[in-house]
Amino acid sequence: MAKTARPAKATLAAVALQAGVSTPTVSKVVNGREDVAPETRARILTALEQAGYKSPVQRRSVARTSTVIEVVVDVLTSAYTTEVLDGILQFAAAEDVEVLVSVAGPSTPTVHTAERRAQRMVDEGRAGMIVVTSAFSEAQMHAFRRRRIPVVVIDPLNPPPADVVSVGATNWAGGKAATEHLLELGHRRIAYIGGIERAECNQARLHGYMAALAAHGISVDPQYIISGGRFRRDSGVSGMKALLGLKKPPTAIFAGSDSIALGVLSEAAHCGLKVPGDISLVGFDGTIQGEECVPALTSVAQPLEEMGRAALRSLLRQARGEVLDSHRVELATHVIVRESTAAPAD
Amino acid sequence: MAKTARPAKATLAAVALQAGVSTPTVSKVVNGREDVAPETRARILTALEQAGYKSPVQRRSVARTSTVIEVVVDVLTSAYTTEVLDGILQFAAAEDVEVLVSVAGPSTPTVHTAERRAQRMVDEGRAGMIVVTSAFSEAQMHAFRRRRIPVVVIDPLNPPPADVVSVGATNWAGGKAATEHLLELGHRRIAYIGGIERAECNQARLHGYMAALAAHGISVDPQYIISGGRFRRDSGVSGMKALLGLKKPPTAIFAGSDSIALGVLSEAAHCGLKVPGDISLVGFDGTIQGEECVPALTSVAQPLEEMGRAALRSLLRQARGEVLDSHRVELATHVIVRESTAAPAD
DNA sequence: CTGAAAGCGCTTACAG
DNA sequence: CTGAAAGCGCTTACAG
Repeated sequence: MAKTARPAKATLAAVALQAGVSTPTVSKVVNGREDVAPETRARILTALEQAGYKSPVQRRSVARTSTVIEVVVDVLTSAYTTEVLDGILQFAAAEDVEVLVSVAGPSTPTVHTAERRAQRMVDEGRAGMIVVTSAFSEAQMHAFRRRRIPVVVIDPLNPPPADVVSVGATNWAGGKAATEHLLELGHRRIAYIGGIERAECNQARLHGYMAALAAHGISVDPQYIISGGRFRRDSGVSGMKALLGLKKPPTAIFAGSDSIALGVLSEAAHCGLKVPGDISLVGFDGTIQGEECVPALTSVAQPLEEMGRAALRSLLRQARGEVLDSHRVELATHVIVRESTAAPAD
Repeated sequence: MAKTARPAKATLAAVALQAGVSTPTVSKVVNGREDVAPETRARILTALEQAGYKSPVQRRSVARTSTVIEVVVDVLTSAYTTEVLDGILQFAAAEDVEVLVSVAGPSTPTVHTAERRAQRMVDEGRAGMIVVTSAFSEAQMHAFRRRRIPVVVIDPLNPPPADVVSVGATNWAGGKAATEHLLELGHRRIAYIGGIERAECNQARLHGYMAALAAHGISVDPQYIISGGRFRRDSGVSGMKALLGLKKPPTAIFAGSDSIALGVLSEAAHCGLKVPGDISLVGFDGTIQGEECVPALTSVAQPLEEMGRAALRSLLRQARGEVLDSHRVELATHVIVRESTAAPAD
């Protein structure tokens, strides 16, 4: 009885007793020394296994009280990133998970850095990684999948490999709703200023915009579709300049992000145009920054914090080895009408 | 001779001998236990330092490939925090240091959570902690000092213990410069809307403002000094409301932060007041948010990213056991004149 | 608050 | 190759 019961403590002495040898001999096996008879070694290895023995070093890394995940963002100083990250950190605190944050920068990381990062994650026993809006390629993702490191991406620039979980919002529906809001106010000449052109979320917003116009029998004017290049303020400034240079400028603008909208707002002010008196403006993201500016921005709100939480929730499930029901989590967007939209002037 | 020579091995027993105490007592100090007399503790700490003693856990973390530090912020969704954090992360990436970020929340953490956090830091072999604008009390700081964990605070709310390194900006000089800029434009009725009243940086800005007024022979009107309570937008909204309710409202406002200034801007717009036509406005921080709003904010710029870098630089020096020349790093502020200030109307 | 004593888990040196 | 013995570095429990 006593012999088959698992010992209370997996010590060298307990294992020695179990294997019918002395403590020093077990010590030698654990430390990989040569001078042990093959059969003795085999018996000891079995006993070690059965007792679940961990060397002091191993114990430390198992005793690790904390779960650590990594979060990679492309830029930190954006209201979008900050709010997503805030959602992740809130949920992490509640789950007693620690979060390592790093900024990837806008440039595409090399495969080599991805390999290094993935290997370090394994070495340090990290539970997984959340990638926010970053440009990891298929090859780089492979570095993580090969090591079975759970990964979740939020609003990826490149479509992620099929087996990587991604979290986003209903961008197409949001783009459609924003445009419909402007159509209902009576606007017919509506422009779209986008962010990163190839980004999935940008494409979806653009196509939602086009769908709304089509549904109202309005043909899409290609001059009204501006590719800003980035989701940041300067895209709004340059986009607005381009639109105001047209023979027939639009009476309303749908911006692909609140940051872009802020650039539009600034350029409008510098041209002496009132928002919404002279031109209506809808943003995207529903960030605090858009809420706090003057005039307060009508915007398509994404549940940014909830997206962060959902990403972490999915990551922790993967880390626990649970089977996931879905590889794409899409949260609802909704239009928040504030001060920057009104009926057209004429 | 033998007594002063550095022992071959930095063991507890060796340290005990050096400090003239028993091994168990040294063990207590190393493990952060309370029940050791202050003078005994001090003597032991010196001996530990001199012997270069590492606990088993620390020994292991020396072998560790990565250096991990922790950063605690009070709120994440503020341009101030984000820019400081960005500075930390940039420098960390360059130094191959990993950064664990957590949000403390506005409420004062308990001593118990500080103890837990400090113990975990030791267990996990973390190199140190940077605290951004958080309200750690003397008792909580003690949890870290007792375990010899390097700590650097940025713009602390409570004055930090004398031996904790703090990083900040020349707040007094900045407050003075902001006020002088308004005085030079011809303003005489200048108000100050502050943030967290007891915060050192707030006090310094306020006294800089008062010093500038005094130097121009203008008596300070207590009605013009508003305590917003927080460095956030709503303080600006409520502060502006209070000022506009006065018999003689000010012609210029110096806000204790850009966020507060944004609230002032919004409230001014809602009251039909033009900035800077009807009222001039200066912010503090020099955040991107203040740069991007309409009108672009005149502001006292703090080198936020540089403050983050300086904090990490000092932390890493402490972690390497280097002796620090200064326990207070103060970086220069400067006024950036943009669109929100002009000569008074009359 | 301190430390003598006992003990824990492991390793080392060496006799057989 | 094996293990009794000694020892190391640290911690725990507790008497004073």
